Amino acid sequence: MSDLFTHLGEDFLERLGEGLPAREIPRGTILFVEGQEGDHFFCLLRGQVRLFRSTGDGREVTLHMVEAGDLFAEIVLFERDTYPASAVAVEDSLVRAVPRGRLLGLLAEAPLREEFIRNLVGKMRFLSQQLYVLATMDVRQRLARFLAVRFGQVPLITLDLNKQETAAAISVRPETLSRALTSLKEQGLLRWSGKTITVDPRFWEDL
Amino acid sequence: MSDLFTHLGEDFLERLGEGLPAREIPRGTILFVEGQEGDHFFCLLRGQVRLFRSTGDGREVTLHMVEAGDLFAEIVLFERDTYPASAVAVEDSLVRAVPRGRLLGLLAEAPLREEFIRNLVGKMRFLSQQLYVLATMDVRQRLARFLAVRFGQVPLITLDLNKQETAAAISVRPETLSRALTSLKEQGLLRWSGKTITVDPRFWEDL
DNA sequence: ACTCATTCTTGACCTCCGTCAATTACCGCC
DNA sequence: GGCGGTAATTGACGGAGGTCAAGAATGAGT
Repeated sequence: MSDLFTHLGEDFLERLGEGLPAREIPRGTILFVEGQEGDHFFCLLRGQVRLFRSTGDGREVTLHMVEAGDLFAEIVLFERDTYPASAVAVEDSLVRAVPRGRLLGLLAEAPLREEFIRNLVGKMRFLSQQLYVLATMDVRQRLARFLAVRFGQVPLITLDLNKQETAAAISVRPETLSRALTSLKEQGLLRWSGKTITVDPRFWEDL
Repeated sequence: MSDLFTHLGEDFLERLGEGLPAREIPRGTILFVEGQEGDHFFCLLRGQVRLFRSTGDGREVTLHMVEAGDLFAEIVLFERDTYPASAVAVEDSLVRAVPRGRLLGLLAEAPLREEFIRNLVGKMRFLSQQLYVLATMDVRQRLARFLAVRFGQVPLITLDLNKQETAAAISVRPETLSRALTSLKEQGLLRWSGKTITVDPRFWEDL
């Protein structure tokens, strides 16, 4: 999957979650909105969550698509306790809210602490990459990267998101994605029908 | 200064730097380039460093302007050891290269470790913010934010950067900055002569 | 003060993407 | 099967900023 990712181990997640309930959230659930106060961060056990920020006038920027097995909103760990982004489940998901204090204890153990910091640093790397991608790549490239990061450069993809959500994930308007897809289809690079995407190898050419 | 920043304490920096030499680097020095292998991260003691990524065709995206008293390139702490960005001194600066192993020892002490993680989390918050800014704000707003973060919303600013570097800092072409400045001058919002910038309070209006 | 080089400005043009509006396709539901 | 609502497509248009090239301004060194 993504080389930018640094997954946390089973042990770590178990220790972190011990005794805490997990919560089923259906697709579309908003976990928190930017500016909201919070003293919990989250562990995504199953499903998919999109972290994004909105402008006043309805535009959105997607910061990160969280995958199962990762933490998110660690940002409230120490910093002033408002979430800097909003979180929405784009699939039916299972999350566990972890009170901020819970983690600090674990950090006393060197292996766990290093694992956690490694994970944080991996996220910084991802955000830097994301910044670069958003600022320099066009829609075609952003789509290619989005798919490549999630599924690898394979010829056949089954995507659990609809086009609106996909457009949001790469921070463009649905109309723009639609046009890009039309053009890609004309060039024979990509066909998207239903939940299935057929990709020509040349589509991946420019990373 | 920036509310997104979480400065490291004197103690921390001293412990980290004990016995390590500091190095004077004149303005324009490239500390490392993206893709380069590295097992040191850096502490900026004085001056100013710009972290950026380049596209093949000469465009650049500025990820972060590092200020004195902060670390950078901590990304090589655990992750595979290539720098994901390039670093250039935009002022005469004083830096200290810290071998990656040095920090891991310090993390055993709870206060230092929490300080370090707090700093990392602050950087994540900054990057998220930067992503948002770059994706949604126009040149005028990016300039306003850049100046506000560095100097606060004051009426008179002495800027140590030339226009090229300023343009790079907000990730636009010099021509674009030039046009924006002309327009701002016409509106009486901002005058930039030499190293001095005179700002009308209205310039700060939309954060 | 003169020269040469760099930096800055200005102009003309173009491209990508957002916006708004109008259809059209799709899917659940009674 | 027909109906209605959401999702997706398509068209026309506009604006912000990039690109390329030509000048103007600045500044350092002799």
